[in-house]
Amino acid sequence: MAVSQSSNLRQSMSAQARRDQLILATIKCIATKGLSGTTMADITTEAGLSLGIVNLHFKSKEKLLIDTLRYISDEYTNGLDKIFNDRSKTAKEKIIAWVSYDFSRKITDRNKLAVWFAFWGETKSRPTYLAICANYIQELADNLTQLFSQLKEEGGYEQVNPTLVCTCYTAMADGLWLDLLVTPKGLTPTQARGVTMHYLATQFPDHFTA
Amino acid sequence: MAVSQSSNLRQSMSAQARRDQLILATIKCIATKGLSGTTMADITTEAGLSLGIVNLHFKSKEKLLIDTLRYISDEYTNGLDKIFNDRSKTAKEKIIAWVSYDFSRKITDRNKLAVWFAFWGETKSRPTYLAICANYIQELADNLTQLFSQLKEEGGYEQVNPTLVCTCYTAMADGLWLDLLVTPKGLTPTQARGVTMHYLATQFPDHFTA
DNA sequence: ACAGTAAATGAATGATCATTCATTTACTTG
DNA sequence: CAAGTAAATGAATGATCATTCATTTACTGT
Repeated sequence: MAVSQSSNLRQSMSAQARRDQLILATIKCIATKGLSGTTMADITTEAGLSLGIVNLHFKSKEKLLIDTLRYISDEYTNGLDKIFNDRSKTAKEKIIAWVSYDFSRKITDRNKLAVWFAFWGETKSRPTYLAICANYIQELADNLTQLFSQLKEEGGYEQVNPTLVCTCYTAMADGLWLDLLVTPKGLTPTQARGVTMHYLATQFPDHFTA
Repeated sequence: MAVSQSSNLRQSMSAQARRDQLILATIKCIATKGLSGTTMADITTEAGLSLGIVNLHFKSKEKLLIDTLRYISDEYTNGLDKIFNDRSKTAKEKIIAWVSYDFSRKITDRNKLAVWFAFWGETKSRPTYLAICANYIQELADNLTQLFSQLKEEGGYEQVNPTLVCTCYTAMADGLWLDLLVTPKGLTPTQARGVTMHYLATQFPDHFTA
C-alpha cells in the first residue's frame, strides 16, 4: 500500500488536506461565532489541532479568512461554470440547472451562507474581500445574461431585456439567500427556488411555469 | 432665553442628543472600519468626545451597537409606516411611494447599508440582532402584502399571488441594496428602483410600467 | 534501526482594546 | 457668587487574542 497508515490520529496529512481541514473549521466557526467572534483558538479547537497550526499552513489569520472566502467563492463559481459549459444542455435546461443549483442543499447550507454574508458585511471596509469576488461576479452575470439572450431569440420574446432579467434574478437570489440565512423557519430552499421560477415565468412564459 | 448657551464646544447636551451623536459616529465607523474593526476609541474620536463617554450614555459597547441597529431599523420602519397609514393615498400610490422610499437617498446611503449588512452578517451567531428586526420585518411584510391584495382586487388581477409578490419584491430589494453597497459603480439607486418597477409591472401591468 | 527532515505543538509574548473610576469641568440653584 | 450636582474626561487596569518559536512528535530513506 502506498497510502500511509498511522497509529496516531493527529498524523501529518498533505498540506492541501490540512488547509482544507482548517478552512472547513473556519466556516463552521464563522457560522456559529460570527466573523468578529472567531479566534484562532476557536478554529484550531474546531479542527482538533494545535494553536500554532494556522500560522504554519497560512501565514496569518487574515490569510486564512481570505482563503476561506476564496474556497466558498470557487466552489460556487465552479458549479455554475460546469452548468454553463455543459454542451449537452439547451439554454432552457441550463437556466433550470442554474436555478436548481442556486437553491441546492450545497449552496443554501446555512454555514456557508453565514460566511458569505459575514464577508459582504465587511466589504466596504475591506476592499480585499470584494476583489476576490469582483471578477467572478462579472463573469457569472455575463454567462447568465447570455443564456437569457439565447432564450429570448429562441422563443421570440421581443420585449425581454436579458441584462435586466439577469440583474433582477441575481438580486432576487441574493435576497432569498439572506432570507434563508436569517429566518430559517420562513422559506425553504425549495420555496425560494419557486419564487425565482415565478419571476422567470413572467419573462419566458412559454419556457417556464410558476 | 431658556436655551443654554455655552462658551465651550464640548458643552453638555441633552442625554438624547449625546446618544444620537454617538450612534451617528458609530454608523460612520462601522461603514469605514467594519463592525469587527470599530473600537471604542474610533467611535469617540469620530464623535469628538472622550473615551469614557460611551459607558456613560450606553452601558457598554454591545449596547451601543444594539441601539445603533435599532436606530436604523426604526428610521426605516417609521418611514414606511407613514406611507402605509397615509389616508390620502391610493394603494397604487402607496406602493409607488414605498418603492421610491426604498431607493431614496436616505435609505440607500452607503454608510447605513454597510451597517445593515454588517449586522445581517452576524445574525446567525447573535440572535439579539435578529430579535430587533424580527417584529418589524413581519409587520412590513403584512402591510405590503395587504397593498398588493388591494391592487389585485381593484385591477381584477386574478392570477396574482400577493404573498408571493411581497416575498419576491422584498428579496429583490435586499439584493439590490447589497448591490448598491458592494458595487457602487454598478447600479444607481434610480436604476435599482427601475428594476423593481419592472417586476411590479409584470404583476400589475395596468398600474405600473417598466 | 538510525539519522535526518518535515510537521505539529502550546507556553510565552506583546499588542490591542473594553471598561473602570478618580479627577476635572460645566452647569444649576438659591 | 458659592455650593452642590451632573456631565465628561482619560490614565490605568485587566482581559483577550494573534503570533512566535523552542521543543516534541511523526515520517522517510538508507
